[in-house]
Amino acid sequence: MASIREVAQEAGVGVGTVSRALNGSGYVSPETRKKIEKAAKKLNYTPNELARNLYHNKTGIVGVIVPDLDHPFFSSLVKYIEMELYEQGYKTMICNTVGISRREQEYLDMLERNMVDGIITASHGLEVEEYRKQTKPIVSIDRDLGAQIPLIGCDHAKGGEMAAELMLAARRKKIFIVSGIAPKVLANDRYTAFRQILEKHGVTVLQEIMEWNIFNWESYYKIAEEIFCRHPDIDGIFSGDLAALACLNIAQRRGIRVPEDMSIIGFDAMTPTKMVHPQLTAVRQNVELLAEISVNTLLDMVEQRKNVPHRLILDVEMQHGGTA
Amino acid sequence: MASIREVAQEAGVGVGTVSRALNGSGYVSPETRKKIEKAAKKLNYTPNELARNLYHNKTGIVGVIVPDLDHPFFSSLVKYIEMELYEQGYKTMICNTVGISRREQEYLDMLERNMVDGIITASHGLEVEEYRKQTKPIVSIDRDLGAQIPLIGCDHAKGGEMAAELMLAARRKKIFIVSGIAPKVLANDRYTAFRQILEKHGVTVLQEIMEWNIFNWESYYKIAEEIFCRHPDIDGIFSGDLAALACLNIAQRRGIRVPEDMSIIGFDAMTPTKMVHPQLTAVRQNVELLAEISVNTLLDMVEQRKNVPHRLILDVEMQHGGTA
DNA sequence: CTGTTAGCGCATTCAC
DNA sequence: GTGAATGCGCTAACAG
Repeated sequence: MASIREVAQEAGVGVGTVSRALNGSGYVSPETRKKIEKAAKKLNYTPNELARNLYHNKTGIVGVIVPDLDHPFFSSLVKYIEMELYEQGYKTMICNTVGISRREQEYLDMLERNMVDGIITASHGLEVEEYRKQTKPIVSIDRDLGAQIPLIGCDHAKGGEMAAELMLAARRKKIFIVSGIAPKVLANDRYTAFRQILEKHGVTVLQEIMEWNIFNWESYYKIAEEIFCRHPDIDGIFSGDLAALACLNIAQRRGIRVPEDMSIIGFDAMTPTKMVHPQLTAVRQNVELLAEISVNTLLDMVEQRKNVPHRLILDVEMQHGGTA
Repeated sequence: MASIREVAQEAGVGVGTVSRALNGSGYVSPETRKKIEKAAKKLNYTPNELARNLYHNKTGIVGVIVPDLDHPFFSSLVKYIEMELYEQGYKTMICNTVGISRREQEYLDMLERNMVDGIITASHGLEVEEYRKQTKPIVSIDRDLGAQIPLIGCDHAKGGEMAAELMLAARRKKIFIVSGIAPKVLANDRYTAFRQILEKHGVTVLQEIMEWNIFNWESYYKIAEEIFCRHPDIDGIFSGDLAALACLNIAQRRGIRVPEDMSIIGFDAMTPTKMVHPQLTAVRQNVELLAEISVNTLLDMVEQRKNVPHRLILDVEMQHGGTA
């Protein structure tokens, strides 16, 4: 509540001196420094960030846009992003779009308004053009937003290949892919690669397209049920963690033995895959590294430290559970 | 980038008029309004929130402090808090303390510095005294921080009683509680109530105290394993969702039949409890309502709308899965 | 109805 | 070394 002026008055000096003393910028004699510190303590002075921000035209806040915070992958991603941003002295503002692109747009506007210094987006509801309009720092996770916006993601294609290998090894013949679909999203590559390898070996690959960016358990469950109903003869599932877990649950409920009669492979390998029995076999993304690199890339742009890479693809590995 | 002054110049009017025209405050003739709007569009004007914030001494940002974002309860809580804050025109800044109370303190300081208009805290690492020092709007979830700070939480005691009833109905004789422990936290009540009822009926209740605010799956899993090792004769488990899920997993791995030979009851009933087979029986907290009420209580304080309740306890219900 | 002015609180010149 | 003055961009009060 106390302003810098009050402190200056209390200490009997000018505001400039107080500013320098408290920020350690410029020279201040030890004695006046003492006086100032005493005055500051007495008045319980705390600098007003708002004024500082206005002067520097910078808030130290980074916006993080995700489609659903209550999804293991994104909650983990945001957690690590926040931790890394914190390490670097930044704060995290979150935007949970819940599939509403208007909300995504609104956060882009906040960039314009200087409320945030940069944005990391892992949501893909908005048109690419809207992002391209922006001139301020943006980093995209898993979706190509054009040459101006760095793209960080994992090697989905390799993940799809690894999953396909497991399916081949288990001699599966009719496999279902459950996936969303969106333009320019890296996640598409895993299904493409997966399908390509398997079809080359004469395996039937069917696909169920889900609504994009809808992530609640009930819908996964319902879709899984439908698949098992309509195609009682499938012997393999490849999909994101949650859909895979839903399928596993239905299989167990129906008395289908996994992995004896069916292989189920997830993608992401987040914590819930370890909660089930048997634990889910799944391709693991290195979320922690993904977060770290995204943050550092963005901050390189914010602080204009250096040229940033346009595209960075991280390695994936297989989490060998008991379902494939 | 363009300032209000430039717009004023372009439109050939004063800055005050531009401000009024664009904010819809005060009178502006239709013609000048037109001119201003044209100028604003031409210069691609966007108001600078920082300056606005300084003037109003308000940011429209609320800080949310949680111990671990990557925990189903907290990620869900933050999701709904963010959604409600968004509805009310506020932004969400998150702080993931990961059990480090220094970080909790730092966000309290941000309150002092006017970076956030208020705080909702669901983390319990910091001394209650630190919170009491604050004069700005704070709402606490699940922990009593003194008379000045509204407390919102669920009826943990009732949840404990409901769980106890299920244990009695199944005629369990030796039950394990797995829990953290912290002062003044509502969650303690569920174990107290649970234990009280069961001991009155001659049931043995043992308790394993975990480190507080540590939420990773591996530690739950390890503790669950230890318990089953040391006490092969237990026939009941009551704990938070994750510890319960870890116990269920170990039980299945060891060939213990659930619920025939053992009852396992969780607390929170978040999504992962539905992923396992059989689905976990658990006490459900109404996270959505918890979030909504927390936000509205906080904003009542921020906007000084009215006196806020000191303490609000929400009802719980039992999610009947297949483990009790 | 509109232009001018005075701050919001701070950081940084530039004289002294 | 230090204080006074200037401005960051905006809003609200006031005079016209």
